[in-house]
Amino acid sequence: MTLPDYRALTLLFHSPLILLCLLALAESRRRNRLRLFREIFCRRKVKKKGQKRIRQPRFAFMTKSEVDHLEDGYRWRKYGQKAVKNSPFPRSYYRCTNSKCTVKKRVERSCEDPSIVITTYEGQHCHHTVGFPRGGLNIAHEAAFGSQFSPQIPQFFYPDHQTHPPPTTNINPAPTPNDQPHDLAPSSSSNALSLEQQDPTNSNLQVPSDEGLLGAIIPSAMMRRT
DNA sequence: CGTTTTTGACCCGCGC
DNA sequence: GCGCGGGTCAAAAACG
Repeated sequence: MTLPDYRALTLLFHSPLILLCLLALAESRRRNRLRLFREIFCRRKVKKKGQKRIRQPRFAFMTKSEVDHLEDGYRWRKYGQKAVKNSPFPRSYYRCTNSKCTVKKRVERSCEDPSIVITTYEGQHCHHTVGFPRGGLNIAHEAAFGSQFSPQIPQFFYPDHQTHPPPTTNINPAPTPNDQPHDLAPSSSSNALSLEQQDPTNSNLQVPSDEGLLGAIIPSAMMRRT
């Protein structure tokens, strides 16, 4: 497959992702324009009235996993946990430990299918991953939020050792947002699912064995953090 | 001892 | 205006 074919295919895979990101962006702008201002300039508990928070573009996706907090190459610090209405599972709030990075993520289990973890990323990392080399997992995030669609993306999805998409054709490979979560725990399997494929009962989903979808793509040596 | 997690309190937006 | 629910803060506890 030639490189232009590669990119066209990747773009095609990304189209639902683009729509999702645009929707999230529009929504966040509409609702919380002033909120971000306060969040940036009044980080602490000085909360003046008349200033609203704004949320950065958010991107959510579902991952089939046994563990709640999935490894994604970044270090996160938990800053809150809340019970969610109509769900028996609490929602956890994480912030990137890099002081200059404002990325947050929310992690919650699907009340319909407890084996599915819903992860929502907000913002964009301004630094490299901790455990992964540059060009690794965070590239897709940059593509998702920066919409640069750098030529590196196909490399990410289909690394050198694999010249075609993984055989999980029923799973949209595109929704690998900033930190494509993957589970390093050997006991669990994970596979990212597009939110547009939210039907957890979809029996057509093909779950890659052992290390999950990413495990099928990323060399195992690369997945091991130091 | 530094870092991370826990958890109750607080703030804010939204719907009624 | 009030209540509810989501999101965040920050002190204390736990952990390595």
